[in-house]
Formats: sequence, structure tokens, C-alpha cells
Amino acid sequence: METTLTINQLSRRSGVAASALRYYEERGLIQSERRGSGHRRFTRATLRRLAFIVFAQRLGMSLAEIRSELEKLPTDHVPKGADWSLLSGPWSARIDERIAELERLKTGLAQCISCGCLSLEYCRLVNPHDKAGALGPGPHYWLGDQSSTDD
Amino acid sequence: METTLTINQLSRRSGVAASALRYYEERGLIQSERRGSGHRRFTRATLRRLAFIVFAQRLGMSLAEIRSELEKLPTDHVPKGADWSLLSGPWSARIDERIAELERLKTGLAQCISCGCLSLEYCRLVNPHDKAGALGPGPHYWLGDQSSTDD
DNA sequence: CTACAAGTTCAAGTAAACTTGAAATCAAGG
DNA sequence: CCTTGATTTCAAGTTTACTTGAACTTGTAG
Repeated sequence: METTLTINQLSRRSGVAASALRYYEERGLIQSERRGSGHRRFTRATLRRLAFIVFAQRLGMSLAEIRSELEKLPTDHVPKGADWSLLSGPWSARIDERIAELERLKTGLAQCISCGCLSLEYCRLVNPHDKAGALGPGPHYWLGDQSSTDD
Repeated sequence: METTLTINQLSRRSGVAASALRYYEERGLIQSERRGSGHRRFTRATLRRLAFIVFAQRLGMSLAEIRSELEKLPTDHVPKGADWSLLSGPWSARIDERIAELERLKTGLAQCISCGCLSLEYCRLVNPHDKAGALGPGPHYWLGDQSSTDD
């Protein structure tokens, strides 16, 4: 009984397309052993790694960021519970921040935008402190222009 | 006193780059009147529209989706509080779903990934019901493969 | 009137995250 | 051995959301 997975097996089990898996390997997010033929073989541990990758993406992280997170895992043994905890621990804070922003957005939709009583220049509902923002190449943030007060 | 704004005034007040504003206009998200010279003039109402656009983007919506939301606004008068409420109302639910997903992710990071006791194939922490997903062209979701139970 | 800042269009470039297609090789069943 | 399906690499294409640059026209202050 083979304990390793082919690329299509891994794809089926993870829900991540084979082409994406090759891309992830190329970008250094996952690894594979090669058979003499050149065919990839993945260990089952890769499944957990993939779960982490998919989760992190849902949090709005780029593959580059995810990669550097994954590099914090030990390489001398297959990462286990405690190893993953080290990574995921600080993430709770990250998630909480994002949740807080969503709460602000929710309030903002109800108040800032709807009622119109609030001047948009002073609106700091969107990501007020965190400049790093994570939702890809979107527009820039609503930061307000301190010097203009004529509206 | 002019009540309309030039593209750079609008840019400064909204924090959205002028090039992005032209792009939004091209894509039908905002409108402008043109002077004889061809120069754009935006009404102040565009500021609120932009706030909505930026907020919606932070929620992970694409410009196409945002555009179709904006098309629900009345065109016979400048949208006011009640009009915006009609749009933003249903969004609270959307935001709540997203928050709920983040809560699941938080739990998932602690349990599903870290402890490893949970087989990834059964993990539905990520966006279990909502197929529309909104974080851009990411990978596909972790949906689990009902038929494979050999792990 | 003359600068110079601000505005215009249009084409092309960028970045991320993949997908697709071509051409070739590998593995497994009959 | 033959065929079929799985894999491989590599280059090129796709989508979203913009940005940048070139070439040119307007608006405004002095």
C-alpha cells in the first residue's frame, strides 16, 4: 500500500486543481518527491499544508505571504500539532482584526453611507490603522484628507 | 461657487486615484458630465457612491458585482438615505456570513489543522454553503469528497 | 501672452494566481 | 505489444483592477 499520493489524487482530496498544485510547488509552497519517471509523489502531510494554504487565502493572504509563513515550520520532521499551532496562534489576532473591520463596515453601511450625515472625508471605517491590507490589488483606502474642510 | 468636482478634487476627497476614477466611469460605476472642453465634472453624490464602492470591495465584491448593485439605485433623483438603505440592508447578512466564516476559520486553525485529528476531506470550515465566494480568483473551495473514505 | 498645472484619450504594461494547449513520455490493463 | 489515461514541461493565455506613458489640449495665474 503506497502511502504517497499522485498529483491527481492530491487534487481530488484537496479540491485544489492539479495545475494549481504544480504552481504551488513551483512557488515553493509545497514539495514533492519525484519518481524515476519524473512523476510527482506527495506525502499525506501535504494535505494539511494545503488546508492551511486554502484557509490563509480565504483570510486574504497572498501566496508569497503564505509561503513565508510556511517557512516557519520545522524541516527536520513532519510538522505536527504543536508546529502548526505556532503558526496559527498569531492568526487569531489577524482574524479578529478582520472581523472588527467587517463590523465597522456593517455599521458604516447603515450610518455613514445611508444617512449621509457623515462627511466622507472623515470616514475611517475602512481599515483605519492597518496599511498592509490584504484583499489584493484593490483601490487605496479611504483615509480622509485632513486639510480639506470645505464640505 | 461650483457644486461639482473635477477629477482630481474627487480623487483627493475620496482617496481613489484619478486613473481609477476614469476606469470606474468606463466600467459604468460612476458617471460624469462633460464640459465643452471634454473635462469631467462629478457631482458630490459621487462621493457617497465611491464610499459604497470602496466598502463593497473590502467585502470582496468584484467591480462587476458592485456595478449591478449600484444599478438598483433610482435614476430619477439623487439617491438619498432610504435608497442606499435598500442596497445596504441585505448586506448586513452578507457581512454576517463572512464573519461567521472567519469564526469557523479561527476554530479551524486551532482544531482542524493543528491537531490533525480531523480528516481534511470532511472539513467544511471554508465557505461550506456559499459557492459564490468573493475573494477574487483564488483556488477553489475545500468541499470534501463524499465518496472517498479511505483516509 | 506665456507658462505651467491639470485634463483628455488610447494603447500598453503590471501583478497575482492560475488555466490551457501542445508535444512528449509513462504506466497499466488486456 | 498496443492502447488508453495519467503525467510531464514549457510557453502562452486569462481575469481583475488598475497604472503608466505618450502625445496632446485646456484652464488659469501673472
